This record gives sequence, structure tokens and C-alpha cells, in this order.
Amino acid sequence: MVKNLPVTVSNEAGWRCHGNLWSNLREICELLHIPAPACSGEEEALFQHVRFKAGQRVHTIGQDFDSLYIVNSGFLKTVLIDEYGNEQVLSFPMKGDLLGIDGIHNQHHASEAVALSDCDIILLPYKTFAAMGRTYPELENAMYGVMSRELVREQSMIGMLSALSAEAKVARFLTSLGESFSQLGYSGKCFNLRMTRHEIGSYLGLTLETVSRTLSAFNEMGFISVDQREICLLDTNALKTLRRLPPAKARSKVTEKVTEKVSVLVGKKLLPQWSNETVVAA
Amino acid sequence: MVKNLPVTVSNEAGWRCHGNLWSNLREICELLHIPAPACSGEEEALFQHVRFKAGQRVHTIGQDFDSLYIVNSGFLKTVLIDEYGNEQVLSFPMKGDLLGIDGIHNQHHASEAVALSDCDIILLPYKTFAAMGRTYPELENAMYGVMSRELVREQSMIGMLSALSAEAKVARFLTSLGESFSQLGYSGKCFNLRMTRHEIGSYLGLTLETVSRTLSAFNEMGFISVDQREICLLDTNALKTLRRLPPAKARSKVTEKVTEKVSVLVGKKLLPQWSNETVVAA
DNA sequence: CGAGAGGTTGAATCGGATCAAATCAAGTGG
DNA sequence: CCACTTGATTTGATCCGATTCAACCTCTCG
Repeated sequence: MVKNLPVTVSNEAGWRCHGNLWSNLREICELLHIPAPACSGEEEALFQHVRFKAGQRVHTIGQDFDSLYIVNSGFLKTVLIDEYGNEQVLSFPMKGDLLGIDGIHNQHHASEAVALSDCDIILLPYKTFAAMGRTYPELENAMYGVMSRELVREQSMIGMLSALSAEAKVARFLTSLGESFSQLGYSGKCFNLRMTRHEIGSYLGLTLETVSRTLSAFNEMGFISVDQREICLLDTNALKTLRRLPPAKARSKVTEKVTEKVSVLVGKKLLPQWSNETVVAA
Repeated sequence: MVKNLPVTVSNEAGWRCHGNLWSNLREICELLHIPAPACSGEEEALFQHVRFKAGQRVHTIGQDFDSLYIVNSGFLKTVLIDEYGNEQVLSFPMKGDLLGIDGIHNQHHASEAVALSDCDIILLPYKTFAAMGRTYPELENAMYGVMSRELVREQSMIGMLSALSAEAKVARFLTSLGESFSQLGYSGKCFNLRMTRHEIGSYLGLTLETVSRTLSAFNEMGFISVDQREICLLDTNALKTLRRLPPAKARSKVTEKVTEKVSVLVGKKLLPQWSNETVVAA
């Protein structure tokens, strides 16, 4: 296994910066939260870091696929572009996330990854990635695991998009963002949104106005404090349990009356009361 | 590589039927539409078929993961269950689809697969699956490819859920179902829906009433003919191009006036006119 | 300072959900 | 065979949450 030579990431000129750092396999495994294989000693592969400035694209739709990317630092968004040129935000990757999996399928990227802040990205050439699985069988399982995790994440995204109200979507977005931050060692309570209201709205299937209004409402209710992109979660429990009553179609008879009561508590006026697990369970 | 012994698929008793067929690697690759590796001769693995009757579960949420499943025949749905017990339909797998990938992540299934008709499913033990990648390196790439394909499918599902109108969702559902059927050699024009309106609604993020109403409207407009679950697509082009105007937020200036005009054509009353590519491009 | 992007807020509208009722298909048991 | 049940579907009337449209505000940066 040899050191990967610097490769040109894209044919687009001018926006590409070469980094000067290299990571070994152990560092990469740490980043991805997977167990590092028993080290085979010295002849280790090294993986190149590449830096992207805010606004730059790590990969674009249709671009030839030959490498995966691991976020070492910084914040990004991945987007789909529809037939009208509208962006559909799919995720907001940050440190430890794996990018570019969608390109494996037909050797072309199906989505676009854009840096929302200056980013340090580790290049993981696909050939090397595949070879690693064969060289370190323990790793192979972990790699399938990382892809599986992505799949599960998107599944729950689908569930959220089609089942939750606007308030619940925004609330979940905030709490899960907070959890991500605290897992990275930052404060899970107070953090800075790296994305615009528009991007949040696209991600959640809402308009930017609805996002803004909902944040204001949460602020007024004391769930959070907002100052532009500076957010503090004051009542994460309230946010986590805030819901609307589920579509009646599939509601089980047992919860029928209970959820009706909940609907009053979590009514449209966003009263200071809200549903939570214990109420539902009662 | 030895013949896989019959394994108990679930701890739930009574719903499990043993099949008596076995498939080899080549048959499985054909089914998954991936190139079969150069055969290594006789000492081939054989994979057990299991039959499920309509309504039976192939795997349930939380169940220990140890096997993937390939659909050989029949129709299924995969669902998520939320905290209220509501089903969220994620997909309608059919012949050639791979099930259970979501279980790799943490060794437990995150979703549930339910047979909508009698099904013949091939058991693909995960250990064997992983070993195959190492034994046949050409296969490994294809396996990552299959998982990547799933991911891309779910991404476009997310885009569809948050960007399209009810009519467009139902229209796309019908056309893509038709395409799946014709790829399997069945008629892509006339087919039988294996799922209820409720399940379609859950899949598309709509209520069953909206699905029913939309089908009726399409029927009235001559796009399709409906008789219960018997559907015939009469004007697939109309269905494919039927849209609503995209959220104004991200609309580019060039298409602004054009899409406004389109909005009139595809207005809420479902007039006999509708948008299509040529109109938009004009 | 002015321009422009991002953000907030209000008022009106509309699309899809909800509620309700009738119809239809398929059993089930007397 | 018919009365009765049960689940799926259709259709109508109404309601409400989120979008849309619009005005205004607030930063930042040249």
C-alpha cells in the first residue's frame, strides 16, 4: 500500500486548495467512530487532506466519482438540484461524516457537497477504500456499517418529512443539531447555525418564512433564544417532546382519546403547554 | 464455502414457512442485476429460499440482524413505526430488490418488511455476503453499488416528499411503478396495485383520501383508468410531466415568468391542460 | 454611505387534512 | 341464500397550517 499521490479533485479550476496534512488509517477510523484494525505496522496508507473555503464545492452533480470524502473539520451541505434548478438540501455534514457514497452506484455523483465554512476534508480514494475492506476484514463490516447508518438516517428523515408538523420538524432539527455538536465536544446548548433559513427550510421541507416564524415562536415560549444564527437551547425536553397529533388514519384505538387531548395542549396557538411521553403514556 | 444450513429467521412462531429451493451465486447476481464473477467452479455457495404468505413479516423492527434478503417473487412493503404506533411506509420492494440493509448498522433491524402478497425470498446471510466480497473482488464493488443505489433512491424520495404537490407525487408513483413492472417483464401500462390507498398515502406523505381523490381526478382526465386496485396508465407522458410550480424561493429568474404561466395551466382545478417539458423550455 | 443578502413579521390565500357519510367487496355464520 | 360484519374506497363539506406575497428591518461589506 503506497501513499496516495495528490489527485485533482475536480476539473473546475481555481477553487481548489491543496492541504499539507496526511492522516493514517487509525486516525480515519477514529474520525468515523469505527474500531481500528490491528495495525499491520509501518507500511500504512496515508490519506491526503484537502482544504475548501466556504462556498466551494467538494463534488458536483454528474462529476466522475473516484473518491469518498471524510470531513475532518468544517460544515457543509449536500444538495440535489431539480429540473428547475431548485436546491433540495439533503444533509448538513460535519466532522466525522462520510461524503460521496451516492457516487458509487453509477460512477457519477448524484448530489453536490458545498462547504458552508472553511473545511478540512480527507480524501479517501474509492479503490483504496475497497482495498481496505479486503486487507482488514474487521474493517469491511464497519464500512458496510457506515453506509447502513447513512441509509437509516435518510429513512428517519423520510419519516420526519411526511409525518411531522412544521414546529416538530424545526424542534427536532435543533435538538439533533445540538446532539451532534455535543458529540463533537462543542456545546450542545449554544451553537451557531452555519446555514441560512432558506437552507434549513429546504432541508425540512418548509419555507424560510415558516422556519423563521417557528424559531421566533420557540424564542417567545422560552424554549430557545435566537439572535440571528446564534441559538441557545433552553428547554431541550420541551423541544424533543413537542409534536402534533399524528394523522388519525393510523392511530390505534388505545391512543385515540389521549392524542386528542394532546392536540389541545399542543394546539395551533403554541400554548405554553406541550405534549410529552408521560402524558401520552398516562 | 458450504451450503448454508436452514436457520430460524425469527423467534416469532407460526408464520414461518420453509421453502425447498436453493439458488447459486450466479442466479443471485442475475436477480440483483450485477455482473456475476468468473465462476470458481463447483464448490459454490447455495442460498436458501424462504416463502412468506401475504401479511407475514420477513423481519421486524428491533430484530437481531444476521441476514439480508433478496426478493425472488412477490410484493412487499417496508415500514417504520413511530412512537404512536403509526406506520410510515418506506418502500415497496419487488423482485430483485435487496432487503435488510438497515440492519447492518447496529446489528438490529431499523425497519420492518411485510409481504403484501405471497413471496419467495432468498436468504443471504450477512457473513456470507461479506465473505463473497472478499472471495470475488469484482463482486465487492457491485455490493457497494447496490447499497449506494438504495441511498440514491432514498435521496430522491426525500426530494420528492418535500418539493412536489400531491398530484405530482401520485403521478410519479404510478409511472415509476409502471417502469418497475415493465422492467420485470410485466405490462408497464396495466397492473394491479398490491397496496391500499392508505399505504400509498403513507409512502407519499398524503392521506388516503387525497390519494383516492387524485386517482379519481386522473381517471376523469383520461390519464389513467382505475377500477379498485386495477390501474391502466393511458397517458404516461401527461403523468410524467405533471407538476406544480416549484417553491418560488429558489426559482431562477429565467424560468420565473414561464413557471408562472405554467401555474395557470396546472392550476388547482386540474384543468385538462398541464405543464410539460416543452412548454417549460419554450 | 448605499447596496444587497439574509431575516423578520403581517395579511390573505390555498392545498391538503380532517370529519363525516355512503358505497362496495369479501367474508362469516345462521 | 340472505343478514350482518368488517375493511377498503369514494365523495362531499369544512377547516386549518403552511405557503405566498409583501413590507420592512438588520446586518455586512465595498
